[in-house]
Amino acid sequence: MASTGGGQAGRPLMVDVARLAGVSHQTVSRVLNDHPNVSPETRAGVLAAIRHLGYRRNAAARSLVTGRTNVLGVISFDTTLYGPASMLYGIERAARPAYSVAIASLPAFDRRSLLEAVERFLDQGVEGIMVIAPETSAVAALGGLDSDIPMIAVGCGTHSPLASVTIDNLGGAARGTRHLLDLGHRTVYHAAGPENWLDAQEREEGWRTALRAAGASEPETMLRGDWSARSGYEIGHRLAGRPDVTAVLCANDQMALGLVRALSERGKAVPGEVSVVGFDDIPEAGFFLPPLTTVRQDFGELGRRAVRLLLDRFATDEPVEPAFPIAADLVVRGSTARAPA
Amino acid sequence: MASTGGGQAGRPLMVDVARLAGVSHQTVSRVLNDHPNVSPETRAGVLAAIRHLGYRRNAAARSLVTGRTNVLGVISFDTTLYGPASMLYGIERAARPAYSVAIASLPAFDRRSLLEAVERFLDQGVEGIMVIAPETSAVAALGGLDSDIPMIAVGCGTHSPLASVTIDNLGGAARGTRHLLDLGHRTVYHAAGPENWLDAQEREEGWRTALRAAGASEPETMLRGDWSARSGYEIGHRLAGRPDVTAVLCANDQMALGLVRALSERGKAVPGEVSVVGFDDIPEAGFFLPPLTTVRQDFGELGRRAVRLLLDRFATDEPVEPAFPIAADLVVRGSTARAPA
DNA sequence: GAGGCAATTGTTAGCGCTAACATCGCCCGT
DNA sequence: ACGGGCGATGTTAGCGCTAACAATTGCCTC
Repeated sequence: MASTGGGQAGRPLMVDVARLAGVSHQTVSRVLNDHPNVSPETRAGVLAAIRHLGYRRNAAARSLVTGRTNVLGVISFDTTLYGPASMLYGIERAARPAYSVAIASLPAFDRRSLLEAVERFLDQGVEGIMVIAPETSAVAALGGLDSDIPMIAVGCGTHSPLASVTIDNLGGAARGTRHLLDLGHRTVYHAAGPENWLDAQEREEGWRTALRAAGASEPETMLRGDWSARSGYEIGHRLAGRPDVTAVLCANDQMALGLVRALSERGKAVPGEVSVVGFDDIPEAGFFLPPLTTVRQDFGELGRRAVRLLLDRFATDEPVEPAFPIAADLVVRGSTARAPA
Repeated sequence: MASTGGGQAGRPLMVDVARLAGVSHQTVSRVLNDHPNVSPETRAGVLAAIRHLGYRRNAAARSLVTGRTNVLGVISFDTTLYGPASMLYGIERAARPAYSVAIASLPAFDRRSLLEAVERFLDQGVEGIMVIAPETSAVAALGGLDSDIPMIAVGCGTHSPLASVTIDNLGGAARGTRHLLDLGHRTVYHAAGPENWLDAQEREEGWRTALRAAGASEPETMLRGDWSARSGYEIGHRLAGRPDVTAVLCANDQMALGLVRALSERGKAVPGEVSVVGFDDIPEAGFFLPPLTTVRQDFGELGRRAVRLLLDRFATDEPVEPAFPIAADLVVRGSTARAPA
């Protein structure tokens, strides 16, 4: 095993390719990095040698000398939820082929696990971090830490201390609310999401704004769930007894599903007696009973914008002016109808 | 900028830590790698210096010399689907803290994009690859390629050419079918998944086996969907007209959702006239109308086993005997009832 | 036809770390 | 009191690659 570096057994090295092609290893490197001054014949010869040997660059050696890893880290809470899963998907698609994406799922949303995840990524040498962490506390925690690498928040509302990309929760919720108001409902109840989630807060705010703008009174009872169908189900049961409830805006589609189920268990017809609007437009929403009217989010676009934003941060350190949020459009299906007379 | 390597400006180096702690860089390395022969005081001093400087090892340099990257690659088709998303989640959780996980989502399931993803991972230097690719063609493609690194299939049925970890689709489907038969239904229809998906094939096989075992006749019409609620909806409409249809086993919960919707549109009561069983037990399944009886898969366990299997492959190259599949249990809810008399 | 310049290729020196070997001091038994 | 051995630390040599510089060639200009 002399230092002449023969790759008889193990993986071939650049020097092996060089020897086979009859050039220096540096020329091989030039070919691989698309340097301009390599003659076509040489390039062809090197390429042939590479193919012949099945040569593959050692990524570690490469990053060691270039100082770049071409890896982006994505931290997410629960990639099983449709929203985060879709964002992740969008991000990965957008990052390719320049970057590959490493993931870290948080077991919980406390500051500690968040920092742990960031640490892991930093140790791994990722070039940038995206956080799909729509919880206020988590986002606040992010604000505190300063890594040397760029970090952005995805879908974390507009109040994030980090540069962020977000959906227009306000506008979407307002649109949903207005739709119900336009159908003649006196007011609209809101089955809100968890208090400490930014998206939930913004949707709530959008709902409240729309109510005020229309001069409708805001229901006193605050109904709060946790995104799950179960929580929507519980809210549904609380609401079922009240005859004044004719319209409900839900913080997401799962909650709407649970709510509709509870309502129907209690003999309340949807949309006959109560109209329901969801949020997200998960793929199944159109097949609920009744098909759910909901607010659609474009997660793919969100992912693309997130990657673009992060890449921008590589170039400049200036605080980016917050890009306008991505529109969330109303999709009218069968769960909403004119208010009963 | 001499080679003495002072880190006044940029990130601190190991040698900076060493200088501050008054030891050699190798001792710092020993501390970081938990080598036994370091005195407690020295260790404490080094640790203090590390904290003081905010030192972080360069992962590239480390991998270059150790030959290890501690990265696992996961290739998946559509991480937006509940199944793949859950597996991914389980894998990431199980891989930590020894490995970090890089992902690649395939835009399509052809051989080319699959190979491309593998190439990318190989270039990146991952130590092992997991494929969540439950399509026959994809799995077949995998069989062809030989990478130097271990590669396993996750949730790809038992007929995979690769070592694989899988859910007991056969048993699960059989259990669901038997449940319906036990309720007095003469036979059970099957809304199958896509023909070229291994899980779909196995579920179909399990259904058929259970039917045969019970001496029930197999319906002639083959109903095939694509996992989506929409396809279930279409199948539901095809089935709604037939009075002999009293029980349907669906290939997944989404299809069950669509099917129930179609049935109810056509005035068929579930479970009064038709009993329906799903597969997966997605979180919303319990809140469908009616709550869905379904077959639960333990994706977390699947992820853990997948990681364990891959780690085993690092140790030995021997073909692993296929581990028995993970049990899929029936969860009885409200969408199934005794056959109408 | 000599000087010069550009295009192409080769040579050298690290990137920051760990493994192997070398060294030092200290405790032990006798 | 003295040598053997071991625990703690330092020194050296790369890991495989790219960037900077050096060298060679051919071609053009005056």
